[in-house]
Amino acid sequence: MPNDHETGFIPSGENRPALTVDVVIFALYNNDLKVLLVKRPSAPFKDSWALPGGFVKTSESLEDAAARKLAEETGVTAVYTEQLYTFGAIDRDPRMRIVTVAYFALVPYESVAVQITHAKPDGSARWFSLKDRPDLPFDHPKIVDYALQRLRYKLEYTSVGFQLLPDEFTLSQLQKAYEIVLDEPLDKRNFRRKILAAGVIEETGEKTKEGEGRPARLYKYGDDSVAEIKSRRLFP
Amino acid sequence: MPNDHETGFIPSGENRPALTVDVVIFALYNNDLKVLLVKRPSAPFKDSWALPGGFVKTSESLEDAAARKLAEETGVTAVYTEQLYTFGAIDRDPRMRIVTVAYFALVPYESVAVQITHAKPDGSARWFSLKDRPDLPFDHPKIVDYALQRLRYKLEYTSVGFQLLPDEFTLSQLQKAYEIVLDEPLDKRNFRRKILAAGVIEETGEKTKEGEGRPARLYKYGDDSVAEIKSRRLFP
DNA sequence: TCAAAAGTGTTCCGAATACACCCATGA
DNA sequence: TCATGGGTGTATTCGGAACACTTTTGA
Repeated sequence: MPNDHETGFIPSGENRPALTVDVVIFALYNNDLKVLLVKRPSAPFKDSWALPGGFVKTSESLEDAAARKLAEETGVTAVYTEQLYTFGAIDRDPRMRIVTVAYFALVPYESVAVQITHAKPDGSARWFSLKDRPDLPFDHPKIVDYALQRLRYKLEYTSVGFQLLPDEFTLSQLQKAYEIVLDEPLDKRNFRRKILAAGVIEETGEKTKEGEGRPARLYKYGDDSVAEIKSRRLFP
Repeated sequence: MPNDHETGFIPSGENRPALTVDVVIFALYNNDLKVLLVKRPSAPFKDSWALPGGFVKTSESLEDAAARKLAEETGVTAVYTEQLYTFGAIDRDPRMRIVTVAYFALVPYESVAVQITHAKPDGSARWFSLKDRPDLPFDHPKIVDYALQRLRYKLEYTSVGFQLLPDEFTLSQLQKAYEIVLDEPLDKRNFRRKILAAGVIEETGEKTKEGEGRPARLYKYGDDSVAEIKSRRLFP
């Protein structure tokens, strides 16, 4: 017996699940991994902190929708964004059937903080520590947990960690970023050897000017840095 | 400025993308990796071979929708199924905006072949070799490619390969399955050592009765076999 | 007794790990 | 001159890869 799709039947209007995107936006600040949450201005869960998200327009792709939400909340564009998973439990939203495509994004804190403060002086968007996050509505806790798991996984197997730092950074900063996200200390010499062996960052030739101690070399990541290091995991 | 989601505005009817699931169903047969395709009975791409798929009902979860399509096409239930990716380019379907959540499934060929022949004697569903597949409509080629990539990845890093075999199997059959999917020969002794070290299969105590040569021990996979071997990849 | 497939250990090599001291700068 | 963080090499261990012969059965 042919089914709906095969017969060309298309369910219309209210017989379709609605479709949203939610974005888990990570940044590093103050030696801590932060996630960006927004305050819900309306029911359900009015005034709860929740993941930024919204309905997908028929005129935009999923990636565009995620990038739009990211830009609306942070003002930044062209940061690392990756589809996470699509959540579609029938009761995940009390209003109606809503399926959400979750994305996660990595942004350099410095490029976002000011814009949030300026664009949202009402405090409707805020960074929260992952270790001290508020109760989240819907299935957002599950989404955040999954995003964190994926971030750690990506960090171990790929070069994606650079995306949390400014354009130029020192190896110590990079190591610190990895340590914060993975929540474990790393050996300095081994870290440097592996990161440099991966060949995805290059010296700028500059050194840090300020700060105590010996000035550090500055590095930047190449254009191919978004590409994954499929061949071997960076940190086992 | 608050956006749609935040103000509680819900787009209705035709302003929502439609939502489908598509399932890439893999099986092994005749020393080859096969994918199940169905013949489209209606426009667009009438009579083309395409991935089994259909609209998500508002009363079923995404997993349920995928399982339903799988059961409709193969008659089997409770096989390994995993969400692959969600494809949402705006022009991926010429009719209208349709977002599809792709799944991939691994089925033991023996448990499906008869059911297809009986349930679909019109030949509207068929196994195709991945090396000799017909041109597919929509973005289905991309979906199949991605599913194959993910299957290979999963096979290297997890124990999921058992799902392509019948309940009881020999180590040689298992190795053959891995070799077919990965498309490369594997060392017998290393394969056995690693598979057994993973601890996810156990001897049944039985041996094969028929066939040439020395009878082989039969193995089955434990209840936890669906769980991933996160700790270490099986085959580098 | 032969063909055909099952079963079994060891060596080698490369990568990951653990580990401690000197260097450059500003206060 | 000292406090602070930057920068460097080696020995050991462990896991992956390569590799060939014996065993069991049916014909």
